[in-house]
Formats: sequence, structure tokens, C-alpha cells
Amino acid sequence: MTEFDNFFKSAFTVDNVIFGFDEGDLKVLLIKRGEAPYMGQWALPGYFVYPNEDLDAAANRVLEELTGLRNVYLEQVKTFGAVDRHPFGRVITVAYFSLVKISDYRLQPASIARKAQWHPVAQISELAFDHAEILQTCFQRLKNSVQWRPIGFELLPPQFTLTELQHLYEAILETELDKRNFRKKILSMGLLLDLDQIQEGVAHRPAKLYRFDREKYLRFQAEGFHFELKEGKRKEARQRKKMLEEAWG
Amino acid sequence: MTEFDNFFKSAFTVDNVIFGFDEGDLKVLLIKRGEAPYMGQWALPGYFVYPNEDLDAAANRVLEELTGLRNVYLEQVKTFGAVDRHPFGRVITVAYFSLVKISDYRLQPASIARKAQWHPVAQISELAFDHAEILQTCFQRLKNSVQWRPIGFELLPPQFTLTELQHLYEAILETELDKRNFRKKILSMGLLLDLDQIQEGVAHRPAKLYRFDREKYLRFQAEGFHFELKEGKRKEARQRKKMLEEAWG
DNA sequence: TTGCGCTGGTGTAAAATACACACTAATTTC
DNA sequence: GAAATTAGTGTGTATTTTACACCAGCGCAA
Repeated sequence: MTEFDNFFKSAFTVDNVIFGFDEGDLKVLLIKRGEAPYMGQWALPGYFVYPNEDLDAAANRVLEELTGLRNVYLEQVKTFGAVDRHPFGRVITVAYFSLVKISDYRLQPASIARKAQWHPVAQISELAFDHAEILQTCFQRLKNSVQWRPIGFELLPPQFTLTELQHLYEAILETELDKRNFRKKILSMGLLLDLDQIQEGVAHRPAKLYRFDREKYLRFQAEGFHFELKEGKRKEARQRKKMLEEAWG
Repeated sequence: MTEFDNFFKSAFTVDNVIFGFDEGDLKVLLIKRGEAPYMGQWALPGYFVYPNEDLDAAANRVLEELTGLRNVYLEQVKTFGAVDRHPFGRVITVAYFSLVKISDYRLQPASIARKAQWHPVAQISELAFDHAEILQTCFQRLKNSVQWRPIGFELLPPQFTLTELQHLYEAILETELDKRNFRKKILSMGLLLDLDQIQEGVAHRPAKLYRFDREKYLRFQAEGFHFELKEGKRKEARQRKKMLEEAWG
């Protein structure tokens, strides 16, 4: 095994945007930095990639140390490698996002985890390094992915109501959806299993509970089925047009 | 400036899938390796990222050394970091693809370029390292990107006929498109400038020449216009269904 | 100069889909 | 048992997508 000249080497890390969904809000798990640089500021959880560790493995490790969760949805998004993105030297980072059920999440004993906290995506302003940019990029990617793959369920408990699912989509897509159309669309895909159970302990008509039928999805997928759940461009276009017209009087 | 422990460092490269379009085929520029490992095999052009060089800059450098072209469409796709992807040590690589007009391409004097050659995507089988996987990933990404952004024009000469454009899309999407519908759709976007010129030197009725109107696109984009040029999923689904039915008789 | 070969160019009708929209049903709480 | 709250449901219309076939214009060769 030949060693490459040190000249060509650089430090590299993974950073993980861990999304959760709670109280109707899309949230991200951030860590308060306890050391320079950016001491005291919030940052994305991340760490160096070990020399004998695959990239995805590193991202999973960061995730597990922090949340105790394994087998979580994880998607590589983009690599950020601006020369000056780290004040102490050249550090290239591979950004991932992952989707966790906050209900499954347990604070881990690892010292790093004690400084972790969920933040609503909408309220995050400043972050250490270029992490604000990374977060935005990952959020965009999530917005996109969720419309083409049935990954939204990763953020909900195993059983959920259609209204919860709709609220999840509304939070991610930052838009409002029509209830009847949403239900029609999602049910017509045949990927939701009606559990013949209803909500308990709510002060109103209880909703039916559903489960995502992953096996069925995999079967459908093999037959060329495409999941698609998105706001039509027609509506979007009209909204934009309206806004422009209002802006110009 | 603190140095990170060498333990966390590793070699870092960019690999570039350079797409071109010629004779109705989508092609990729490959290099015949002149050294170990994989000596004599075809590989994607790539090189180490210099310590003081942004990632995108490195990808552009590789591209320019090889083709002499600047200001070319370039898109970061994915980072490949399996521990054993390079037999001589840990090398993480960021994959890009770029789109060049083969007509602009001139063989460069750089020694590396002398071993370069265009290969039709469809006919590439084995490549050095994990480059076959990288190529496939980039090809998928191109397929996707081309439907949502007007980047196909980057592969054509500045002036082109609608038939050429259609053939380009057919080559990338690996499908056939309906002539009338294609023309209707692309013209209705209003992004093509009719040059009031016609083909010369063809042994049949000459076609009108068009140019992509980038300025107009940018203006439209600011108003929320979305480029979209894709095979409908309905047709796809039907085709797949038909194929399945035939397969099962 | 005529006819053949080739590619360019065009419209319409039918089907599928996206959209907007409002009331009744079931449950808890007071 | 009335009030409050959320669940659940169907239809008509606008728009988009799809399928489909013929005539036009040019070069070339007979």
C-alpha cells in the first residue's frame, strides 16, 4: 500500500442534518459547541471520518452516538469544500440528512449528546461554520425527496392519522394542502394499511389510524410504480402570479 | 492555524463525467490509464484537489486541462468514499458531471489529453476503480436534471434544429418522444429564438435553426417560471405495464 | 423536368388529471 | 343535550397529456 503525498491530503468530516417532526413542526437536532472555533454557537452534529470507515458508516455513527438510533433513513446530499470554510484548516465535509421519529429518540449518554437540542427549522438563524448553508441545502433536498419517495413516514410514529401525515407534508413543503385532495391521492396509492383502530384520548371525533405498508411499496416499486405526492405546479404558478400582481398593484 | 492530526486526513480527488453529444449518441470522455493501478483500462478523468483549491475549482481545472474549455456546465453529483475503492490507499472522490459541446472541444496538448477518447455511454462496460458506478450515478442525475433545467442546450452547438434537440433528449432519456408533442411543448415555453435561418447542405427539406434564449430564461425564472420537459409518467407507466403483460403472456 | 427519397412541419379530439369547494359524522366536555 | 372540535367524504370544471397521419420542401438522379 502506497501512501499518497501529504500534499494531497485533507481532513474530512461528515455533517448530519437530523430531521424530526414534533408538535406540527419540522425540527433539526443541533449541538451547542463546547470548543473553538465557534464556541457556544449551535452547529450540525458531525465528526471526522475514520480512515477505515465508509462515508455512510461515518454518518450513521454520528447519528447513533447522538440519538441511539440505527437503521434510520439517511441520504447523502452534497459535499462542501470551500477552502476557508473551517478557520483552522482545510476541512471538506460531506453533508447528509436523516429522518428520525422523535418518539424513538432518547437522549444518549455520550457527552456530545448532552448539548443537543431540537430546533424548529423555521427558527434557525445563525449556525457555526457554513452550517446554515448546509442546512438549507439539505432542507431543499428533503422537500424534493419527500415528493418522490415515501420517506415522510420515517418522521412519524408507526401508526398515524391522515391529518398528521398531511401536517407533516405541509411542514416540509411549507405550504397548505387541500384536505380532500390529499387524502384522495395518498389513499389511492394503496400504500397505507388501514389498522381498523382509532385514536384514543382526543376531545373530538377520533381519526382512523394507518400504517405505511413498506412491503407493498417494494412490490409496487418492482413493477415500476412511482410514488408521487406533490403540489401541482398549476397552483404554484397561480400563487406566484397573484403575488406578483399584488406587488405591482 | 492548527493542523489536524494526520490520522483524520485522507487523499481527496474529483472525478468528472464529461458528457458530449455527437452523431446522435450521448458520449463520455474517458482516459486510458498509463499507470498502476488499472493500467491500460479506461477511467474517468480526475485528479487530486489542491489544498488551496475549492472543490468546484478542482473539477473545472480537470475539465480545462483536458478539453481547453471554460465556463462549462458543471454539477456536483455525489461523493464516493468506500474504504477500499482505491487499491493503494484511502481516496475519497467527489463526482461531477459536465456538459460540453463536442464541436468546441479541441484536443489539448496536456499529456493526459492524448489518451482521451469519446465513448458512447451505452457501450461502456468496464472502467477502472468504481468509475462504472460513478458514471451510472452521474448519468441518472443527468437524466433527471435535463428534465427540470434547460441544460440540454449545453450539449448542442449554439444553433440547432428541433429534430436535433429532440434526438438529444431521446439519447439522454433513453426513450422515444413524439415529434409533434415535443415541438409543441418546447416552443410553447418561448425559450427558443427563431433565427430565421435554415440548415444548409442537407439532402432534404432544410430545418429551421433555433438558439436557446438564455436571457429570456433568466427573466422568466425570476418570475417563478419552471422549465419542465419530461415524458409523462402516464405513458411510462403504460409502457411498463404493457411490457410486464407481454413478459407474462 | 420529373419523380423519388428524405426529413420538416403541422392540429385535433379523447382521456386523464388537477383543482376547487362545503357539508355531515363522531366524539368529548361542560 | 348543546357546544366545540376534528374526521371524513364526492363532484363538476379546467387543464394537461396523449395518440395519431398527412402534406411540404429540398436535393438528387434518371
